[in-house]
Amino acid sequence: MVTRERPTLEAVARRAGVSRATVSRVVNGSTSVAASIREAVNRAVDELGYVPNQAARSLVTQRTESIALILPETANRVFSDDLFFPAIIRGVGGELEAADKQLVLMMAGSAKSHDRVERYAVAGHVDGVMFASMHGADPLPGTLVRLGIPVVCSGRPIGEAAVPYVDVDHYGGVCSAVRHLVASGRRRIATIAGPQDMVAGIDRLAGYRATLEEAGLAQHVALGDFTRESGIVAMRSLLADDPALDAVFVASDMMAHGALLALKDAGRRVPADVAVVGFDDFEISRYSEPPLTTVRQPIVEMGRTMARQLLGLINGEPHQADAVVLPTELVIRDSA
Amino acid sequence: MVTRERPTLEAVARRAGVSRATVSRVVNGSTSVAASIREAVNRAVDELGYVPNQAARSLVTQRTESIALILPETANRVFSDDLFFPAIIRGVGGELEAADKQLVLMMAGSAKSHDRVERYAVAGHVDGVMFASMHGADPLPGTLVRLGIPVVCSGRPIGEAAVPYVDVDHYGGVCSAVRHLVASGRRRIATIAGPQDMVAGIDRLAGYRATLEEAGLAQHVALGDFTRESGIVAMRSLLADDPALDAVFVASDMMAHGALLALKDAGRRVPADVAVVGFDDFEISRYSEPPLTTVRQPIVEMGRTMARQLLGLINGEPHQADAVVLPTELVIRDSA
DNA sequence: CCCCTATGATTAACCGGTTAAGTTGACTTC
DNA sequence: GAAGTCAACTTAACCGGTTAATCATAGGGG
Repeated sequence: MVTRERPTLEAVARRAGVSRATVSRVVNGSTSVAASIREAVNRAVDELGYVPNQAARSLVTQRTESIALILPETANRVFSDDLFFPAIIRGVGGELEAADKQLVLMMAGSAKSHDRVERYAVAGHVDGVMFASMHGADPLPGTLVRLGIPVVCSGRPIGEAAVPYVDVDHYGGVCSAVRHLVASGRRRIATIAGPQDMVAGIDRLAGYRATLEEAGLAQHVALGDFTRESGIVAMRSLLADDPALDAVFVASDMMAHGALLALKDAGRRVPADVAVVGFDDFEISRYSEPPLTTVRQPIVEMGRTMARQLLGLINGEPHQADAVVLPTELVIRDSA
Repeated sequence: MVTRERPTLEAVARRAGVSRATVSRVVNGSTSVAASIREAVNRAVDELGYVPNQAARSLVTQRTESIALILPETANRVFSDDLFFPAIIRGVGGELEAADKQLVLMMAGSAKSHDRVERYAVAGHVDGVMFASMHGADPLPGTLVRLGIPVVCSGRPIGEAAVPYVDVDHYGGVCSAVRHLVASGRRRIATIAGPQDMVAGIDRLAGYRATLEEAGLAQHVALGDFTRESGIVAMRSLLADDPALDAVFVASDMMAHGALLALKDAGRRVPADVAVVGFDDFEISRYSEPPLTTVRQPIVEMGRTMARQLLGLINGEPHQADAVVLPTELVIRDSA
């Protein structure tokens, strides 16, 4: 290990024959530095390979140029089967990269890590915090807001009113999906709903209920937790309850996949016997058997928007919307 | 926004009637502080809600308690279809969380961001750097090592000899997979190889070639880039070249999926007409049609190991292995 | 020719911690 | 009881930047 001493501002200043303050100004691209001096300083910076010490800079500017993304699951659960978080990261990452900010990823599954997140944010290690879709009525976002830390949530937070968020139009998307089923003549339309402690789960179920009510049809609900495995289980239970069902709206693509497997297992043809509609439009659904009709939600765009909103908040830009709701869209393939 | 002023060490010290140094000692759990004083300080800390300022602390300790994970793709490409990076993040995240370190995620696709990563690491914003599987002979890891920054790569780096890494036994895994095909009577065994600028691509192809040579069989190679789409294209081209092939070893599960689709499209039954073996053992492969025989690589464990190695390096622990190679294992399902 | 202003550099205070060195006082020890 | 020891605390220097306040110098106006 070489551990060459990193040059400091002081060293650069000596070499360029000017004061620290002047070097600082040049480094930060300030105006009002004579061209000749600026050039001398830049030369010294290059020769010494000077890179500003971020800790020192943060200490005085009170800025860290980095931003936390909180994933409300333990590291073990996140990413296991799920394509949602990766897509969010993709959107957020791209936007932050463009803004030259760093992305700090934190898993906040346990109560312990929950505390850790709070301390971390409060310690001023990040300029702002984003929450990926949360479970239940998590008090953390509200707490941070009250401490004056910029926060944006993905998914309308339950309970907390004062936290800015970005979400998609779950309700509208589900309605158009279920109406599509009704319009194609299906009459025994069940649903596999998502977890009811998440807005995504709640709103999608609400959309199903409202649309069936409107159509005067009976409701059949099974619950899942967005995983493929839970989709299999739920589909089996729905078939047991009503062997004659002719359609199912599934609140996530992963669960819809499970449903397809269970239907095949039960000897049902899709869509001839049972029509299936999912929600997400993951890449994988274009290749399922049959290709899945589903409600597309723009997850990457959601990540991007979250990041943009947060950056706006951090930069104190006025006119920040408290809530942004992105549109969803029914993508019709073969399963319904 | 409340922006309540955060209390400083100074404030706590005043409140507790002691000096800053003493508070610092208590906060950092040092011994040699009288119990009564310690208690008074802790009370003051609680009352004021004091949280140490990380920037100030880093400035003097030269430690940031955070670690970078570099993904060598742009944000757009990472995560698009791939389950590798999520799994790595899962492993790394869990391990770092246990060590109370933060994870900073960086995408280093473009040359610009490449530079950004270097500056970031050199600026001392992280205590160490991990690289997820790299393309080509990237000089960055070597550069950082030479600058005295702890580095660990996932995947044996090409060219650079001096960089510690964690990898899996690609070669051994492929050999057992291809031997399995040979043993089950297959004689026209093709392969869909991965990108040849990555060790994973190179080593897996080498394993295929060596085993076929050993068995005295002809080699048929098509190239892909680990994506499903490329698997479809490659499989089609292999079938065009040799319509009578009876097996294919595919260097990634994603591509294997594509191959399954292409085979089905071409009217081949799997495994009756053509046996297929993949590499990865993603969750998804348990549910493919038919379930995929594949070489399991412990990706999450790889992430964990990387993190552990890096933490060891950072803590200056002796006897750090320069290279760790994790075992792979053939998982036999229905496709071969 | 003198004063005023603008421009551009420097000085020095400060950010909020850590820690080496110094001080204090109680307790041994002979 | 003086000297020495040790534990426990305080003092003060330092980490490496930013920036308000200050100062020097040249140019312009009357």
